Amino acid sequence: MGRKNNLLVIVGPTAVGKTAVSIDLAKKIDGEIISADSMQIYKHMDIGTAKIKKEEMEDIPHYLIDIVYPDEEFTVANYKKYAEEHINDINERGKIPIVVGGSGLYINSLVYELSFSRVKPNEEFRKRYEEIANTYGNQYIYDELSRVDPVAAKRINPNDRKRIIRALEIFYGTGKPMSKFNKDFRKETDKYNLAMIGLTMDRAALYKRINNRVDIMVEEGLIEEVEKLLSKGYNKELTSMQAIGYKEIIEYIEGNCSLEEAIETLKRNTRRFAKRQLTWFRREKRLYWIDVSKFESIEDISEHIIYHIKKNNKLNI
RNA sequence: GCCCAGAUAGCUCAGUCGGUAGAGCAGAGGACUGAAAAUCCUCGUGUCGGUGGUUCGAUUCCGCCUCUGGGCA
Repeated sequence: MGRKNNLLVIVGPTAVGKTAVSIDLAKKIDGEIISADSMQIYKHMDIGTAKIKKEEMEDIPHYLIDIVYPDEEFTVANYKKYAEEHINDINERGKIPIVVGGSGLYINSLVYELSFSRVKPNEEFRKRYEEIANTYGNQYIYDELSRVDPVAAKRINPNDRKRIIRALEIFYGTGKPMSKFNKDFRKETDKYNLAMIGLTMDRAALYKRINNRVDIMVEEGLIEEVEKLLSKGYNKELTSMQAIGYKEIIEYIEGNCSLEEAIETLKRNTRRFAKRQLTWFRREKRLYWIDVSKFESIEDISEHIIYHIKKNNKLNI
């Protein structure tokens, strides 16, 4: 255990309070923070992604925030590469890397033996198959997948167009079925001295926080932020612009709904997102869950986390 | 005060010619290997306002009561 790198992971649904806890914790254990958030990687998308503000960082180094422009391609494969570089670097400097975020796949890219080295995304291919699916239906491309890779087809729902296309993309890119590559499908990594913390709270309380936070985002200028992005030429086809908080406001700006309706939809989509995040993380057995509403203060939460880490000898500290 | 209309799921409502009920939205559970804040799958949660009557059986028909709209005074 001695020579392995330390890695502390903090996950939880949106709006549960990960940011505040991570800052306090970083100060107490001499940590540095690596974000695991698929939308906070984009520059100029601040309010809608609830990005931490410079002054809130309290001089704790933060990585993987604001690293690409909204029209640049960025995938989980890039994330894994960068995050692992930072984890190594932080360890080498004798500090503790704290990965904090709510993007489940990004987290899994670090704590499972996931390999993304095979087939890069092929926009042309994807567009072509989108069109095929539009004309002949999802079943048509699903049947094609069933022929070339029946094992993968069995795992994928016939309506899940994106996964069908990705599986075909891998097959035609390598000549081998996707199922060939996914042998060690869910193998936990043993690379790190790993501690994983999940923050949660009562569902009703979380939803209240979400609704409240959306109202604050609007007050802080979310609409202006979206207008600015649009005026810079970032259109709604971009992955970044399909983020919650952006797609709904674009609908309003385009005149497809009232502001009130846009805000309601935005709240609802955020609630549903939080629910999906919880579903994702619930499956992770290595997580130590903390109900944050049972604590008096942020300090108490981070002290409890430190207590848990030390008691269970999770990290080498 | 009188006359109409309504009262059914968290919300908006449908329905049962008398056999304890179903849609949409909200919500819940799940999946997830290069778009993942994406994408996809499954699920109806109920004192049918209260009370008496008719009936083998009433949420449904009848009476009374309560409440909510609207109208007339």
